[in-house]
Amino acid sequence: MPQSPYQIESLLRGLQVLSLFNRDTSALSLTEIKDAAKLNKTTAFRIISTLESAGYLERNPETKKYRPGLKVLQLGFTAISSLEFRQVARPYLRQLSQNVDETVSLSVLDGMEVVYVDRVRKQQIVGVVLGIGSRIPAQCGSMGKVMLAHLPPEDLAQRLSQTLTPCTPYSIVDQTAIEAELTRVRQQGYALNDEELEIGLRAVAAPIWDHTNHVVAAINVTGSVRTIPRQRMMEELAPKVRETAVQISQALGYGG
Amino acid sequence: MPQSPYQIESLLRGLQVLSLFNRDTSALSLTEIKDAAKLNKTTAFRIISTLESAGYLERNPETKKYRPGLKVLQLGFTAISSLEFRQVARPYLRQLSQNVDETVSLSVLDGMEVVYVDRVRKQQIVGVVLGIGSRIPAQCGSMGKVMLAHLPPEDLAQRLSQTLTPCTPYSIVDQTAIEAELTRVRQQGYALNDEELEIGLRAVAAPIWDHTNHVVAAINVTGSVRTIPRQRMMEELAPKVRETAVQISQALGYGG
DNA sequence: TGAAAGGTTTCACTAGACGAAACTTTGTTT
DNA sequence: AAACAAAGTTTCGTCTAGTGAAACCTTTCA
Repeated sequence: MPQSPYQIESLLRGLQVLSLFNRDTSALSLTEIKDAAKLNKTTAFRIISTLESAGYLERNPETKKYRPGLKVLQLGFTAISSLEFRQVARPYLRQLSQNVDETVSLSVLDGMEVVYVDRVRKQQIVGVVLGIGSRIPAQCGSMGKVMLAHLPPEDLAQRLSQTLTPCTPYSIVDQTAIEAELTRVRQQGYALNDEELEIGLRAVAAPIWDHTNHVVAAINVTGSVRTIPRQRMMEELAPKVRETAVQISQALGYGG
Repeated sequence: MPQSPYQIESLLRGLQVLSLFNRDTSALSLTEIKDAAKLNKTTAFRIISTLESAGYLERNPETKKYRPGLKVLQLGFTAISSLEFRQVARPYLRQLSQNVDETVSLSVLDGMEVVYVDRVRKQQIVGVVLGIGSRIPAQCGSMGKVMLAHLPPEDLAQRLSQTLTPCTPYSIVDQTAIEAELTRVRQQGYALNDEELEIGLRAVAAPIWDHTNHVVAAINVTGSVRTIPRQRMMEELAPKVRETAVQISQALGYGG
């Protein structure tokens, strides 16, 4: 993100503190925040105090640690419901889901995690029941592979440098193998998931491009190995997922 | 929220700008933000610039308006997954869902809206398919009634002063009727929803108390009128929902 | 085409943010 | 129980970052 020449440093520090909280770090003490953000303890104290009084942080009186407050929840809900591509994509997801009679999802990439932002379910429960906000490891999911494949090379290299954990014995986590896989994904324009996230589950994903010709999201069709034999996955679903992804991308202003 | 004597005004202004965005206001121009936040246009420009460079706002190049960015999404996801009572409540929701063989939900109150924060679904699709982050009008839902019933009186009066819209012909929106209903809810310790949110749907809700003896959330059991006859709602479900809510409350440190 | 509105940049001023130091509270060790 | 360490809170002096007016630029509208 390009740095603005008109930035307010205090605000930026406050946002930096908010950004410390994530899935792995749900509560922090004043000292932990000071250390993690490399701030003076008085500065950290003031920032936390301000965030708390605005409802963005709340303090657990027992553990004495801070965690995101309801205000952050509200903002998150607002952001989810206002995501442009989510709104634009919705009808296409429904149409594809009806067309292929499987569950269709939309997600974004956050670090090495896929975050689900929308879902149209087949009228049946399938393996992983994932709601909006759910996360899966990027390397294990079809949408994760698609979004990783379209990262700038240096960004991708950085993310692949960490140790990747498999989700099933079929997960591709070896460095060389995953690079080859992502090359394949770029070339064919879609990614497959053949029981790599969960045994018994298959999926096909394709990238969503926006008007700046960047991949901003991915969609996939997912279902049981019983309803999605390998041949169906590659011959019927892959073309349809790609086509739907292109339609969504064009609706978002993608030119080519 | 009590105001801190150690607040950072710039940070507070930035958070104030972020708070302008909600379900009804998903995009705003610089001028609209300046006006809404009562800020100098240069100050507003700097705040927006800072939020944008940090990923909390993004600008739609076509409409030239700002909306919450991915960073806000990430924070929202973090906040949802880190909600303490959600984590504590989860096993109880599962147990109750299995016990009564219906969908069980957990929610919080945000203004006059119920926001779903967790859900354990019966293995079947039921009427409203609501994911986490979904909102319904408080007056139409059993959980809404429960949380409204336990607001401080002046807070409740303020919220009831606005015009309430019905969701079905059975929704209780008349001022006198809803006050009577909330009194009943306080007395019996649970709320019923008899096709007030959606025709064909029934629900029973009870309040979740925390260690400070405040109602922080509510749970409910919901299902079809076919699987939940009125007698079952009152004789089987209400006691079990109340009992589960008490167990969750006690797990959260509620004393009395 | 010109005016108005919205947005961006510059500049001078000072109020607010900073961090060190001191103090208080809480937790740990002996 | 006492001493010590760590964490958190409050105070104070310094100075720079944040403010808002003014000027300028761009876009929109009549």
